[in-house]
Amino acid sequence: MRVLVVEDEHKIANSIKKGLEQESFATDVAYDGEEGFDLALTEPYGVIILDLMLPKIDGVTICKNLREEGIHTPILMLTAKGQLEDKVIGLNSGADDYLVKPFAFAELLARVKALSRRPHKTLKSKLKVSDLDLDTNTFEVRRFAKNINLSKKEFTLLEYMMRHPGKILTKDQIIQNVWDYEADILPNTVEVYIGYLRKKIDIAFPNSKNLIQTVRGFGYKIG
Amino acid sequence: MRVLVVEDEHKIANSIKKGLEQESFATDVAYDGEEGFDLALTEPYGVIILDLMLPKIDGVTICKNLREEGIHTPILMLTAKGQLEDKVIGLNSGADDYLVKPFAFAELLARVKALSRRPHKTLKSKLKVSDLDLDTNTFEVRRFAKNINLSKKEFTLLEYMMRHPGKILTKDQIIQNVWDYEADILPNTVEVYIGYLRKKIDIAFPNSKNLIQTVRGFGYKIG
DNA sequence: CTATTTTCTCAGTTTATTCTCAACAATCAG
DNA sequence: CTGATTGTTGAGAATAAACTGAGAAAATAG
Repeated sequence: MRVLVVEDEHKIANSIKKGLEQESFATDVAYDGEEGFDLALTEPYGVIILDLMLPKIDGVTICKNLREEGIHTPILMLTAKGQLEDKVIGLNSGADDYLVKPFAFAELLARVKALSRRPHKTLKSKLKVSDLDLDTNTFEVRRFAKNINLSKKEFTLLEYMMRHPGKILTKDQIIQNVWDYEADILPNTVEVYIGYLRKKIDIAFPNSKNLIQTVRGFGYKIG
Repeated sequence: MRVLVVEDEHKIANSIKKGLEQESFATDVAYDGEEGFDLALTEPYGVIILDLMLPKIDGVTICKNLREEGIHTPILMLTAKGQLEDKVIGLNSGADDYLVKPFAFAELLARVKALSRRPHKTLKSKLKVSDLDLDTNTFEVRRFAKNINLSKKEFTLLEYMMRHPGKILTKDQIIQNVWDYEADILPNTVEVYIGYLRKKIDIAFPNSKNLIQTVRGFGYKIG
């Protein structure tokens, strides 16, 4: 599945590219509207991620022109915070979904996957690892029947880990997926949050198997 | 494929040049920003490796000016450890990738190769030699179905060897590719790590063929 | 606006890995 | 066989990674 990212802020564009390639999407980047439009016209993409504000041609115009050219590739529009009207414009112009900056990568990934309509990889809302349950709809976390209270960040981190059970996740990956791309987070912060989670889901249940494991030199894994 | 290295520390620059030429990249070196900028403007390179801190003109300025001159050669930025903001500056200035010093040569090579095959040739992540499997995404190593736990260094060494199956690798080559250029490593250290690997992947599987072989007087090979 | 919770960093401690040393084993040349 | 050279290995010191308590700063609730 090929994905095109049209985004002039190099930092964001490269961060998206890196993340998507880790998920094995072949990702092209265009840094201005003209280049993006040309690529979208000539290459067969599964999803196009399009920033609204772009040099040379803006996102809405690209979107409209692509539709007029008969290109119906799903488009995910990125809009800056506070520009709520933009979102209306975006969807009217033929985009399929929008995302407000700044966003965590996991959120972008969920939408790209949804748009790319890969049936086996639809995002589940109820996650289970061993006897630990997490529901992304109700934000409830339980071990056995017992409720666990997590803060927002703790919840996002646990959700990210539970979506990749058994897989080693590096601190860099965790930072990229759980925090905004704007955040400049130290690896130690991940360590601290892993500590918080452990207190609540492992240490609080001393009779059960520890779910969060350190893999020294590489990262952490759950399950 | 021609590569330009702009780096004022001669030791690093020459080490990179030597390594790249072994991989048959024709490599030019510039020891200050001015010389580097001139070369980049006039010669057709496939990749430019650019240090951030340079005499005369710094890396970010070079990068920006090259882009303004319409030169879109992929740029790999080298930044010193701890300068986290630099990484942001680097990517905002138009660089395509960055690498934090000190780095192992294999890592630099992987990125140069990735950039030189733009768009989008990714390094193979699943390596196999005989019945030994290594996955650089999940960091898993298996022989048959059995999981093998390696430390970071052991993993890097095994990955390096498995990327060159059947080839004799000298201790010097191993040191250059598996350790940072800063590290001053004795050949004996390689011998010790080969010993560690053998314990885990050969001695632990006495019914299988030994994969790591000593070639007395030359080096080691796998497979 | 104040109180409370959450987020994030810092610095000190603990723990595992990395690397060297030195004694020993294997190989080779004569 | 003997001595020189090269490779192997156990022990332990040096180094790096991970954990944790304390607290400042930011966000949220009351």
